[in-house]
Amino acid sequence: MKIDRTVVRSLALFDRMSDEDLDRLLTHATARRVAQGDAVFEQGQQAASFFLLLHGRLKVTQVTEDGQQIIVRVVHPGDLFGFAKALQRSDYPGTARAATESVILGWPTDLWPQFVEQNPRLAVSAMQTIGQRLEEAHTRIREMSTQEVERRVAHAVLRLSKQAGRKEGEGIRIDFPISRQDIAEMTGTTLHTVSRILSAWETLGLVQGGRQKLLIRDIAGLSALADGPKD
Amino acid sequence: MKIDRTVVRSLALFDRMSDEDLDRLLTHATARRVAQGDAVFEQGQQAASFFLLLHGRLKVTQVTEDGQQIIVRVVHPGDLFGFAKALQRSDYPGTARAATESVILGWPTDLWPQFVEQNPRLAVSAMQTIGQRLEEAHTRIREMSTQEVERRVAHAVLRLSKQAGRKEGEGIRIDFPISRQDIAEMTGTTLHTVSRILSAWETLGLVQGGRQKLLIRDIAGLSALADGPKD
DNA sequence: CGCGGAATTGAACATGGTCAATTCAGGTGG
DNA sequence: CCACCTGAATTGACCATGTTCAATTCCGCG
Repeated sequence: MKIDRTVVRSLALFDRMSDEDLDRLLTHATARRVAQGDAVFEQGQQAASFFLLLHGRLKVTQVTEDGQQIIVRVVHPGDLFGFAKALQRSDYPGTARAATESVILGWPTDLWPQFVEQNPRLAVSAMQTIGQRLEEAHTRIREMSTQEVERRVAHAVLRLSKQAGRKEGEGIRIDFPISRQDIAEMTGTTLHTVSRILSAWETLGLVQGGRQKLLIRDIAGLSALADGPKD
Repeated sequence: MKIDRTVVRSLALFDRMSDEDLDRLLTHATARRVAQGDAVFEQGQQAASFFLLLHGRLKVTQVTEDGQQIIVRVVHPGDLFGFAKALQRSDYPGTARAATESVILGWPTDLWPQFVEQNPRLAVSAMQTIGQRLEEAHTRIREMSTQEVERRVAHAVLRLSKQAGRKEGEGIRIDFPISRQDIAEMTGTTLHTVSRILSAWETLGLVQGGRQKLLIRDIAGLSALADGPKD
């Protein structure tokens, strides 16, 4: 299948790649539509491909041996994911599931080293991407270590609004279905606590909830909660 | 200063690099001795160099705006650190301090892109390194989200024993000075709690404490604590 | 209209944090 | 060599945050 280069041209990742190189890359790519709730790959599967999200939204989760689940990250359009092989592991460390109808591009992992060697700039890009993820992870660790739950939830919500916010009348709408449970798994708490917190915020007019929905009405107010103890 | 290539030849990072390339690399390197307690670089400083730890042990910490500190990771001999520039940031995200007398090799960050382009394999290596760190970070997040403090501490101690353990008579000695505070900062708890836990373990004969010292006497017992709820 | 997953909410409880008071180890200087 | 001083560690009492358990209610979809 031939994919038109204009579809991906705008992505930061391919910023400085020549049209020729880009075309060559795309010859080996396969586009795929993923229905809401379907998994692109599952934790533990052999990593046969790596992917790029073109449209939609994915949740990457990990399950512990004892069945507890956490959300590792949310994949946004333009993000690479399913890197496994590049990081010298043969299986996927997590499960990527479509939170909403999505479109992805996939390449066989075998091609990765080749791409990287042919195009060092891509390697640098990829490394920066991973570097950012590492920083995010450290931020999360720092927050979990030092902040109380309400602040962490505030941060998480603000982050979502930046990465997946769509302006909507009286506020910012999180642009994909997200449950309290999801937020709980992102912040390391329980859905009960998240529910209580969001209810409280709703009372204060900071957000407006709904079933798998979230509308932020007062960014400033939330930011205040997020970055400082009140005194 | 000329550094002999045999010093670094054994490191995994330079595994498949030719002697010539390695020598070229080392021409630009500067060796430096760091006294216990001294910082190699501080959080927020402009990232002028990246480093390789040859000998000793470093603790990388981050401080939050409100003064709370966490330990991001411990650097062991053979590890690259102070990558900042490679990850497209201009300042160091943390502080690297010698936990014990150490020897490091440093290169100007400007040389990084050049090295990578000349030697794609190094890029791949570096990426794998970062990938591993990312996984470690996720593991930590998973543990902090789902496990109670005692289990987390058990994991942390076991990890230390793997990475910095030296056999010693009746057990495994953690080979550098580490305080309860340090362990607390690695596991996201307080030194009080860590102290209580270690005291309890000492009573059970699992470990043997001391001022900035730790000796593990029963790996199996600790592992049991680490990976399963008792029932 | 009824079913099921999502959300809300209350009450009891527990883990682990906070505060505070000592003790201890070890390096420094008299 | 000992007395001192500092930072590390220990330990107890109290308390708060957030979890657990449980009971409903709500919403959207078939």
